[in-house]
Amino acid sequence: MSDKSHKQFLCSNCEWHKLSLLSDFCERNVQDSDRHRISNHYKRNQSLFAEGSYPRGVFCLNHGKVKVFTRGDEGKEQIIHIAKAGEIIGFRAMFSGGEYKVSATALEDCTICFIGKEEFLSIIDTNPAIRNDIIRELSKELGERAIFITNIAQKTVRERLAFALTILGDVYGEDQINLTREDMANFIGIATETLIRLLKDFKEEGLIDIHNRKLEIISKEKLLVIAGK
Amino acid sequence: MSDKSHKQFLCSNCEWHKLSLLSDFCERNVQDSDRHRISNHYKRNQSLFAEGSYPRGVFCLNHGKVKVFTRGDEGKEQIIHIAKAGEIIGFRAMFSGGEYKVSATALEDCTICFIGKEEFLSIIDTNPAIRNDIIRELSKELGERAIFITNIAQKTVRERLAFALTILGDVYGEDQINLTREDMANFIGIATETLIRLLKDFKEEGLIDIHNRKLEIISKEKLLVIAGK
DNA sequence: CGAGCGATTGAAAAGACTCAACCACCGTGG
DNA sequence: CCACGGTGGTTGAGTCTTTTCAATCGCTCG
Repeated sequence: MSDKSHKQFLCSNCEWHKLSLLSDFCERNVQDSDRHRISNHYKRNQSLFAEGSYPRGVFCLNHGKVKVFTRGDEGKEQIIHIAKAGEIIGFRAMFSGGEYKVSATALEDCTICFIGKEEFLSIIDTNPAIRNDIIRELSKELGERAIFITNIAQKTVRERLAFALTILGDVYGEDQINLTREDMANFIGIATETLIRLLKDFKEEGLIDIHNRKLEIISKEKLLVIAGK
Repeated sequence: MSDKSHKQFLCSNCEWHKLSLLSDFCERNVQDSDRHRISNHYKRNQSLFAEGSYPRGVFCLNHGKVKVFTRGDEGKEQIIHIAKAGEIIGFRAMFSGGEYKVSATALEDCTICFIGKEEFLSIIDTNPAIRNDIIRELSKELGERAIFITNIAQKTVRERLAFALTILGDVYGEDQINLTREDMANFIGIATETLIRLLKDFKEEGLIDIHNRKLEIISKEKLLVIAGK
């Protein structure tokens, strides 16, 4: 909590300005959205919000990666989504009314802006077009999540790992994939040891490279073949 | 296709009128929404729409149950949701823009009204409040789906079955649960044979009763204990 | 009566997990 | 500068849950 550092920030200076869900609003109401924001620094493993608490606003990810997860009975994390810069995090709970159903934690050092509930809702109220964007976004995620469920229920761990690696490749873009083995295993829904053994296989098969703990994808095509469909 | 029978129908006469997502609209614009609808009969196993096709409207379920599912690599179904009377089906794809990501098929003989795309969208355009309802509904489902993922990834099949039975109990309400063993297995994400063996266990433990192929839940409480969290 | 689908049972195989130990790296403090 | 502790990574062996395969049963329908 106390190790956040604050900085003044302008939405229109944000490199993700035009990509985010709120861009439509920002374009039309620059004066309003350009009130100075406070960007917070979050250290690796610092929590944005936790399952069960109540939302006070949304988080706009300016830099870094954030994991969104739920916990099973024994407290084991299941990572549902890994958010990258430009994404808005934690707005679903604000609409569904109740508490957060998921938790969010910084995977690496992050810069994140906070938009309070009242402001966020008033942004939406004054700009109906955003509402459509939100519906579209939610619908899309719902479809993706259906596929996620099917994968986890029917594919072997080898297939799931291959599939997950292609997703992680997209999330990390130019960068090498930098996740602890445990986080990666919790994303795929398998045991850490199993993950490590399979990564070794994939490396020997020339599908990926491993430097230190970081992964680089060599052949996304072959991974997709293994993943199936 | 050809075995549907048609019947004139009034929304305001529909017993689900006030419960559905569109109720708000219906209340305020009775004259409009009360244009005579065509209610179709769907026989068991008849498809409402299939993954990959493009939406032409939404389905309003008046009577019966419908399974919503995706197919994995080998064509095996993964049932994502079982819809009951009063629910509106297939509106997500209309917002996300593209094709259906899921399929929907009648689990039993159903009566279903169809609302064309243009009409549905105009209903929404003329009534902003509905948009909020939709956002709330989508957000809620997204949260539920996160829990579904965690369950399927972390719980044993026994725990998952217990949990699924409580859900099915809610869906079927007063009625006994009436699903083929295969559909039930595809909902839980396990093999049919495993399901049958576990059902036998549950029956011997006095948690459920089995008549013919129909299930009756005896102790939802005990099932929830087994399911955990 | 025979075909066929869904339900059931049994036995064997396999995929993945758990447990336990060990390693490697890194920052800290003496 | 080095010993120490801690975290995260790796490996091996054994276990076990769940699946797969094969066969049988029972009911319904033409």
